[in-house]
Amino acid sequence: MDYNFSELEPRWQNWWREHGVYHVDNHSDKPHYYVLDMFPYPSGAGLHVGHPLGYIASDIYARYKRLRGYNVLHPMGYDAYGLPAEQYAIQTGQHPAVTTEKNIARYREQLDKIGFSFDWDREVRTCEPKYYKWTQWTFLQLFKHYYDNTLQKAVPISELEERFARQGSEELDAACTEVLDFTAEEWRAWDKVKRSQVLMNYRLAYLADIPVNWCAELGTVLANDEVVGGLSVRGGYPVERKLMRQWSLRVSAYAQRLVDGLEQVDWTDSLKEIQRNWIGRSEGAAVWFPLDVKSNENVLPGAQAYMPQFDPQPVPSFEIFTTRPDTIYGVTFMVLCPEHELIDSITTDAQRQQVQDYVTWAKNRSERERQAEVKKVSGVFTGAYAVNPLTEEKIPIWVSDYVLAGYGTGAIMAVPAHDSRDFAFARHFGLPIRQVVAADKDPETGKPIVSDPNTWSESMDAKSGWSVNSGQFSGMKVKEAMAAVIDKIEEMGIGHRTVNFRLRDAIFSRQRYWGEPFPIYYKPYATPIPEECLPLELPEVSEFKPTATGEPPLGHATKWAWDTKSNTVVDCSAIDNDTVFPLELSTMPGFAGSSGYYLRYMDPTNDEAYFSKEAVGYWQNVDLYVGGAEHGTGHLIYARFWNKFLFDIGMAVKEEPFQKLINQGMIQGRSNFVYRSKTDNSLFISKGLIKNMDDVTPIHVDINIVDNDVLDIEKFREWRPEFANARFDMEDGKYVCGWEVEKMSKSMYNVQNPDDLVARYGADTLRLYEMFLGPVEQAKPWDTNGIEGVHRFLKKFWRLFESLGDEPASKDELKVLHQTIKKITDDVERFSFNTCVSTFMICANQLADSKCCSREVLEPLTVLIAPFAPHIAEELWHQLGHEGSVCDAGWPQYDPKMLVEDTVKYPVQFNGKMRFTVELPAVCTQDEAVAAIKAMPEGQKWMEGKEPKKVIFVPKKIINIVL
RNA sequence: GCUCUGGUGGUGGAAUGGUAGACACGAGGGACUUAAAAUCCCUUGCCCGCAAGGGCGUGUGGGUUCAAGUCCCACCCGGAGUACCA
Repeated sequence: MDYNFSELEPRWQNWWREHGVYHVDNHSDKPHYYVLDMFPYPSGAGLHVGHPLGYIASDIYARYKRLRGYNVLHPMGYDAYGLPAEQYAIQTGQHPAVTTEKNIARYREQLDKIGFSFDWDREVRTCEPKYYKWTQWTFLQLFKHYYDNTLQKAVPISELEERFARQGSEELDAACTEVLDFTAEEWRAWDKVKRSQVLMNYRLAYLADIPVNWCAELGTVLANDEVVGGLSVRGGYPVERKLMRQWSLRVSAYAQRLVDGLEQVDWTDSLKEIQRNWIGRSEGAAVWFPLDVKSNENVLPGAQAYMPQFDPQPVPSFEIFTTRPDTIYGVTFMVLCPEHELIDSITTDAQRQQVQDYVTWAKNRSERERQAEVKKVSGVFTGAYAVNPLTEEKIPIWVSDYVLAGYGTGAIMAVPAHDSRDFAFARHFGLPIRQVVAADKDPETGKPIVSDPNTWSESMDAKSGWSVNSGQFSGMKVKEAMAAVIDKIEEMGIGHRTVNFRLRDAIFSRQRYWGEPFPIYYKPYATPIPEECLPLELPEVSEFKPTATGEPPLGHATKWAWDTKSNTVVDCSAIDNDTVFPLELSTMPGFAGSSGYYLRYMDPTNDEAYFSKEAVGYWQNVDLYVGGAEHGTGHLIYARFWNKFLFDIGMAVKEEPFQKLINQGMIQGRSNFVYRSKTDNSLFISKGLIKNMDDVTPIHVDINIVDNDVLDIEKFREWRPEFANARFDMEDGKYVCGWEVEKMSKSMYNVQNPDDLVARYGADTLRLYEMFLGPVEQAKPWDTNGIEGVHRFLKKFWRLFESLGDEPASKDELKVLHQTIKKITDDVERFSFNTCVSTFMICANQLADSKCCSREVLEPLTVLIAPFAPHIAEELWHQLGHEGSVCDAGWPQYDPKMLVEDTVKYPVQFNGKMRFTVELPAVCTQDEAVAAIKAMPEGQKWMEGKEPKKVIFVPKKIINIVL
């Protein structure tokens, strides 16, 4: 009987479904293991071969763990809310729910064909009310908590209210939008509206006027990770900075813990590095620079707000942040960002017009312009001066947009000699440059080498060398000087050690329809609907575009108001701002639903809770997470934040959600080209016959009509009408196409659909081939050129069973088996699935050579291959007479004794040069080996009259004799 | 610019510091067949040689070691992330 994959695979897929083979319980005596894939966004295009790569790898590992006796949770679901479905809805008027449903059905059909071991009883869809109920619930918990920096955790906001009533803001160290200062009396005197404003300043989910990434084309705001180079990631539309009232998540409160947590997880260094860079922790000092009051009569009381709280200074001052406090003697000017509050009050009358013009210009510049012209220096002098607190020098204050409002304090001390941006600025405006760090010391005098910085072509930014021209700190190493200067500053009471993060809070509102509604109404301050009323379901709207007044699409909903009497959603016409209030019109962003989905899989049908204590207590967290590295600054940050918060409030039991993470490499497309002659429009020249590439035009050709780079000429003529009369210059009767690695995309005709390959070769071949392509982590172009080889292997494997018998295996056959078991076990453990496939091939070749047909050998082999090629394994397992699934067979163990060879061929080297090979007993000592070599004719020839000075004996590897 | 990766035959890729190129594709040759498909066998890093054999080889140049694709230093070239973050 032939290997009939197209009959056998659907049959076993049905059998698995009917027998609930992949159903997982939350109760088991077995150890638990949780294998998770990043769930897909079901797009209209369906799956391409890149998607299953990670799913196949995780499926292999999940099946392996199960065979090793673990209770394995391996779920799948859909990230179903998002922009593309909505864009499509706007264009076609189709409800996003309808298209999403259709796409999900298509995805499911494709996934089922590949034979995954997902427990579909646990499927989640982020757009379903029973799921997003818990997204909304988590949002409300974030709204109801603040972050206490002293305790380093989230605390209920009710405790903050009690605290304010007791002692005001005194001694409070909490994550907040701005530092507030008030007494208990003041708090008690405030009304509900004022109090809600104050509390909003501390909530972990908060509403604030913040500069956002506004994308006019998409009609929505975007998070930082959704914008690259001033353009939206989705669509590539321009994005501008705009001040808007938006919901945000106070992710920044967790910045330190997000950095620290990276130490505890088993991720690749590169991904950890991506996250560290994104969080951008930098240590340095906050320093107060007093204004030079004498030189500027315009210093107004407004500047008083900048007085340091810890030490009332007699003069107004402002705060800067620096990572190089050691260079404070090199400050020759100060720079404020154009948005800085102090600008108005310090600018002198003479400079006022210029400063105002500059600030206006800077504000109107688009984000893209600003980023594109980074190298262009611009700025203006305010006319005001500050005083360097250590040198008491008078230093000019400038305004420039190279200082950003969102980082640090929006003000810097400029040290042009040791910062490249300050250097460029100083050069451009002719400001003085002063060297305060020397890179080297003169080897003779031992003195640091200084030179005239005005002759430098670039600044000396390295944090190494020795301080010079720095008063009492001169001569110190840079690292020492940093510490010493901060100590001095703290002693003087004009600053302190501090840490700054680049990570910003995540903007959480989207002016879109297809997302989770906020469970918030306005009376007029933001108020949550009662938790027992969740989920607040997404209303129907007449259209999906923004309203005429520019409100989000939910503005079209007629029934979108909250009745506080009945606690139900009622018609907007009922709004009386007394008992019926308007509901929030924005929806949540895509990352809301995907931030906590892994927890929901543990207990997906629970209506009482996000997940039960028992479920999370059993499964703990994800043991293995497989997905693309492109989520490094988005999903993987949000999910960790989400989980840490849930940990703080006692929901999650592990602080980190994903213990081990493997990034599958991106699969690029491999495009094929035909070459059309420039002189004859219907003539196509085979690649090898082209003399000069300038004579031909390369044209993308559908990879589905090309096989091993050979064009199917008939199909090509049918492909497009203009090629119907094509003629070909062929080599050896074939038309050979060119190829190139490009992004997989429809327009390049290089999209490979997994269904076609399953139909042609079977799911098992596809699975093995995707693994055989190379290491899972590595990016690689898709290329079907080798798939035949893998398919041939499966046919060969199948044939091994044709003469199956019960006779005992030979010693050599057993050796092959046990070596294979060991190699496969080791390689699966280290996720080296490509070498596993090779090992199977070697094993099959050896057994075919020895005509092995012993059950003793073939039965364990069937189990070994089951994670990789489950269909054929299941079929053969049943042919071997078993009733149950091969999934529960138990992983075969190897016998270490079977791995030992009787004899081993050692390469023998003299003085490092390979001279000959000697066969020795596998188990022997160094002395025995040398004696055996001496006894051989070749050995005598080399050792004649000499005694070895040194012998390096590496058992089973090599013997190296130094004469 | 900074950070992280990687650089091995015609191709994808193997190699706990120990015979580099496993395994597969492609290519060439052969067997079986009326023929094709399928299957099987041989050759296939480069150079010299009829051969036996010898020489050279893991981006480049140094170093450590009895021994380096692997470890260390410098440089060159790809890929990814990030970008006025003080």
